[in-house]
Amino acid sequence: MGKIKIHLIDDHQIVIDGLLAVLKLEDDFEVVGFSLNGDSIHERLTANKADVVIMDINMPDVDGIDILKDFQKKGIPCKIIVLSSHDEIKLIKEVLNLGANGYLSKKCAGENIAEAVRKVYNGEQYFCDSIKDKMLTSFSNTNGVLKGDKPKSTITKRELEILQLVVKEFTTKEISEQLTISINTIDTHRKNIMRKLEVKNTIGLVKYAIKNDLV
Amino acid sequence: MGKIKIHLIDDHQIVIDGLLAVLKLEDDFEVVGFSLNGDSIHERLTANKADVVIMDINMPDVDGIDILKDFQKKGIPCKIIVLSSHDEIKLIKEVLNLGANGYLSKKCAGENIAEAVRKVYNGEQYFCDSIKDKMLTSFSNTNGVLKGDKPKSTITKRELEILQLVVKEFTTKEISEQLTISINTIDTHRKNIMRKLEVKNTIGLVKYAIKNDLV
DNA sequence: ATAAAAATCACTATATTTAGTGATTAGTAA
DNA sequence: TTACTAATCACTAAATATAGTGATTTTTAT
Repeated sequence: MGKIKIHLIDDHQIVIDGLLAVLKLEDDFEVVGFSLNGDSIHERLTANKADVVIMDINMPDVDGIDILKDFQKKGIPCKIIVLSSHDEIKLIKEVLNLGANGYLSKKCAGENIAEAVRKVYNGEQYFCDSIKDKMLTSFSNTNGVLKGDKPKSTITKRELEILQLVVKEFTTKEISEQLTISINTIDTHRKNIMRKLEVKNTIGLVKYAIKNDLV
Repeated sequence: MGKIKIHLIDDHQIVIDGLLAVLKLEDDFEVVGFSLNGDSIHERLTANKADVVIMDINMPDVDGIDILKDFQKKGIPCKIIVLSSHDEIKLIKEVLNLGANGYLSKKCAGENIAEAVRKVYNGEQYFCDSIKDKMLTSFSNTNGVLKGDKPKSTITKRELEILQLVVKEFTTKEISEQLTISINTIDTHRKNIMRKLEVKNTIGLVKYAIKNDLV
């Protein structure tokens, strides 16, 4: 019979186990596989003919965004539900643009998952309430243009990379050696990061990074 | 009959739901409550007579460490299993010193939880394999002395004062003006603080101060 | 196709931090 | 009393970080 086939992606075995247990409560669901890392996910998904993918986006080793990009490039026939610890409107918008069909905060209840699975399986989108709130607020605040919710301009991926190395106590010279680019470039990046985050020196940088969990 | 009473602490509802489902598989377990935040946890634990607490240590809103400190101050009759996304030996040692009886990485399987619960309930300690590895490595690297903690020499009152000003992003010159003493003195203090805390630069200073709640 | 953003590099100049060494004075604990 | 620590200051030298300006190339989005 026509059970909805689900594939799970999360680097925490314990979360996988939890999801398995929660999803097993639904008779019309069948978990056909799970991945603890990014290895050949696309191949496995097509092999086990999954209808819905539930994936964590916040994984230290694998970048969930990269997985989504890969999906988009190769194309996949299944629906995607993103699970995330973070509720930033910017991230939400990004994953939606990358083809996600639903977005669940980890703060949501387990029962919401079943609802989300059924919705996206039927071609609808699904967002849990807290996410909906965020989106609506952001929407009304910006005349319909979803934008980032941080007052400070967002730093780029490269800038984040450099910020993280700074916090790891590497000097500008050391960073330039690690990335094999010029000291001047790192210097410029540091200046731009400081301007964007509105801090006056490295100390402010470190405090910002720690406070915003960028490390 | 004598079921093991369990209380869960995690800021993600979905993790709570997963744990509930996993723990329900064991006949001798009973989940008597859960907390999504740090509110009156101690009161609730004593009220529902929990035997074992399973708590996430990495919560953005509530600091798991603070909860443990609170437990230690007030005293609790139940065993504590810490769930963590991070495997740093330093964190492990810290939570053990704060009274935890078990430590599970989120990368561990759900079945390990049941084993952990039974072990700590019987007064034993429990660590999942990846954590054990980390501990053993750390142990053998240091001739039996777990390091990475703070056997660092204590800084003096004056040094603390200066450290706090440094973290507030004042320069050495500015600090010397505020305290009306010579720049050279502040300089010497900074050097001594760095030596004592075993950090190589201001960044390490800031990280130490934040981590150890000196600010 | 085109405009905007991101990433790259250079040059100058100044400010600040780090490293090493040494020294004096005041308080404190054995 | 003596030894120790804390707090103070000085000098030199080198390494790093900050500030300002300007520019080129690559990537991304419209």
